[in-house]
Amino acid sequence: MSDRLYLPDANEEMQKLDSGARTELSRYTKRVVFPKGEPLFNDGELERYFFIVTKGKIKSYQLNLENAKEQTLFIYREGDMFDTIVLLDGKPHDVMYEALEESEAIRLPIEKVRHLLMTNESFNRMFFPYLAQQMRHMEELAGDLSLYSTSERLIKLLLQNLDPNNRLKYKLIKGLSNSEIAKLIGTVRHVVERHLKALKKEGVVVRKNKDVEILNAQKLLDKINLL
Amino acid sequence: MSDRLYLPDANEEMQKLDSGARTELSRYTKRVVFPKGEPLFNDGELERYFFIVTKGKIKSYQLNLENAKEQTLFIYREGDMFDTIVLLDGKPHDVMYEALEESEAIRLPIEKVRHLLMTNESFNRMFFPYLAQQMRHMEELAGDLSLYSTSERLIKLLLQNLDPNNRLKYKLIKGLSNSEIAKLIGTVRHVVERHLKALKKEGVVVRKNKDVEILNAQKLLDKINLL
DNA sequence: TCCTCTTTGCTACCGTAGTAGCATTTCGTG
DNA sequence: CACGAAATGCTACTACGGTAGCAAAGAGGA
Repeated sequence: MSDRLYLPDANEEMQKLDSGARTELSRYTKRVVFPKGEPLFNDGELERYFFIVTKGKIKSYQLNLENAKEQTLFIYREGDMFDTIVLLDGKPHDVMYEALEESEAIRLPIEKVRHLLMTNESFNRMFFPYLAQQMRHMEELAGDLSLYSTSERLIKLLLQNLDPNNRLKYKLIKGLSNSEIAKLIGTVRHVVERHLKALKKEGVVVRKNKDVEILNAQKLLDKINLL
Repeated sequence: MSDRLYLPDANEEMQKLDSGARTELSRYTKRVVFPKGEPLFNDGELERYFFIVTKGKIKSYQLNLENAKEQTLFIYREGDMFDTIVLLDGKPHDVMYEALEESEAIRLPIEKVRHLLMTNESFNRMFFPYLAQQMRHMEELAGDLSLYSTSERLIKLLLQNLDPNNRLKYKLIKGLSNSEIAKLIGTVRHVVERHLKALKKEGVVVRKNKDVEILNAQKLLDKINLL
């Protein structure tokens, strides 16, 4: 059981670590809890520690100081790790972190993880594909923001939310406010509601106790393809 | 000299590889030339080979098939490497490549590089910070597209173009058409020209034989800060 | 040098998606 | 259960940025 606590089920890749690496990791482990809504890591904690999420939702985001607009870059859930960029180059990373709901993570000294990364092949076999996943996600975000309209991005998110093969987006918007959905797709609350209103009118989606429920996924798919 | 050809000066990190790794690399090396304008890698070449640019400019980009809009994701120059995502997870990568000018690269069997990545500490000491740089770039692109207006993004690009500390953007737009600049900042040619026209009128920039020359960098900086 | 293709420059138009402000409903907590 | 805060919903306005089409200038190749 205690082993399970340190090596989350969700990231089954983690289980592939050899026992040496697992022991090495668990020695310096500490469980941390992040209360909902509070900004994380105002000090240099991210330069000293590496985190693996075990429960909840934690987002990283950028902020425009002029108009207070936010762009969510990543929502970390069970099995996700951060900050991978700092892990790789050790330089400060100018993003904000915030827990979207009560969340938990295990905290590791970042130089220990960096040591694993440099020397432990089994760790790398798990870690490299995960890194690639994060890079693909960021690339998709940039492409979507540039190439698709807000309504297309919203529909895409709703569809990905239904897709069990999409580890990063599946069931992601459950419990998120329209405002958070907006930040995720690079727009503002109002625009999300405008599009949702239209979709409701068409009977494609319906609001069911704080969550968006899709009634007609095929119709959504059609919209993406012909739009 | 032959050594220099394989290990480009621009990426001085590359020189830190131990001699074993360098020998290993050079054994399977082949120089390749990419003519300007032609699309690269229609077959699965990216899954088999890894490239290190030695000369020129090669871009990766996404394409919206509906309206033919393009978003440039990355411009690879001397010392840059691709495709790092495929290197990490071996999965197909849905982006297009095109040489913006006559370019050259060295080509390595990707599984050889992957082997280095798994086992060679000196390679990793060079490679990890480079990976982080690519990730930071993508993150910045996504944030900029979402949080800043097209004119702000253009001004930012012009300023970064002057900054010798910015390895990825310094002297980047030299020789690029307005259309390519537009794809870089996520808009269309016409909008770039509209903003450039305004800047010219204010006497901040001037067009000098196909390139944008900045006359008053301070004024540009002011615009970013108060806008 | 001439010819062609690419790039630049401009006018006009339009729609999406931001801004603002307020009313209503829901949620969370004491 | 009651209260305050957060989230949702709506109307109205505005403008930025994207679309279209064409003319002029520049670059590159024959």
